[in-house]
Amino acid sequence: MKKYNFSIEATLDIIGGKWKIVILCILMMGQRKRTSELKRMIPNITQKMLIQQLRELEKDNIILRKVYNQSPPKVEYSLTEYGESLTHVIDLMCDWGAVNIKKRIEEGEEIQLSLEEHDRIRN
Amino acid sequence: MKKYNFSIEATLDIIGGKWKIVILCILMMGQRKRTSELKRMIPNITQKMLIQQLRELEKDNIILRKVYNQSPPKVEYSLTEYGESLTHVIDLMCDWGAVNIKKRIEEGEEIQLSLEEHDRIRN
DNA sequence: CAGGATCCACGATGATACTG
DNA sequence: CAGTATCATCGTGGATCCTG
Repeated sequence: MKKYNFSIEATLDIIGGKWKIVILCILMMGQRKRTSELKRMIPNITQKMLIQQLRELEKDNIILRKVYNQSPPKVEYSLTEYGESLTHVIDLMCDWGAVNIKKRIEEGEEIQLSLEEHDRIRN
Repeated sequence: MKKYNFSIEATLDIIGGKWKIVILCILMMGQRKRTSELKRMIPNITQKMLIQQLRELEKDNIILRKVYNQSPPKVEYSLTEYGESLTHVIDLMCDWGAVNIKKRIEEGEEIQLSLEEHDRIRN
């Protein structure tokens, strides 16, 4: 029987994986993504970890895995309706990160940003 | 030079540690906490990990470590002003977790809750 | 060739004993 | 009580191999 001392632990059980939040962040931008697209957008992730984290998110009913029976194979991932309920949480985390980066840049730290995020920070 | 593809990665750099969010969740309840109190409230954490995560949060200016020069030693942790800026994020994660637990209980899963969280879920 | 699985190495985490 | 040191274990990273 699962035991929680804090309800936030239930949240962490689901999005606490090392890469899950970034994956969700991408899928929340709206478009379904293929495995290879996700891999390209998260250069530091291993294919193994990508697959693993996607499987867990699928098992928890957060994302949907759609397989196209064709050659070469094609698999697309998207948010489930339940997964959508995490949007506010992830959005807020994004916003906080943007403010954090902005602050650090103003303090003189050098940070390299992707083009999209660079625009994000300026606003 | 630090590189971010997504601004949410900056957030994860700071609160992505395995136990940091739970620690912050506790400190956000308002009262300063001693090391031993934190340990008692998070039974599954190792003392080593507790200290380590606290050190990192302190280095990132999220929490404040106050040492009382006395014997037996006494150390208290509290949120910094900057740490307070995470309150909304953590609160939202708590709320989502509470809804998740409620849903799972309604679906028949057996979940053991601490008294405080049990009250939380009912409302 | 895209998606996925397997094997091995290493770093992060866990368990325990110990110090001031 | 707070914190450290040591050693064991597990999760992650990386390369390679498999499948249609």
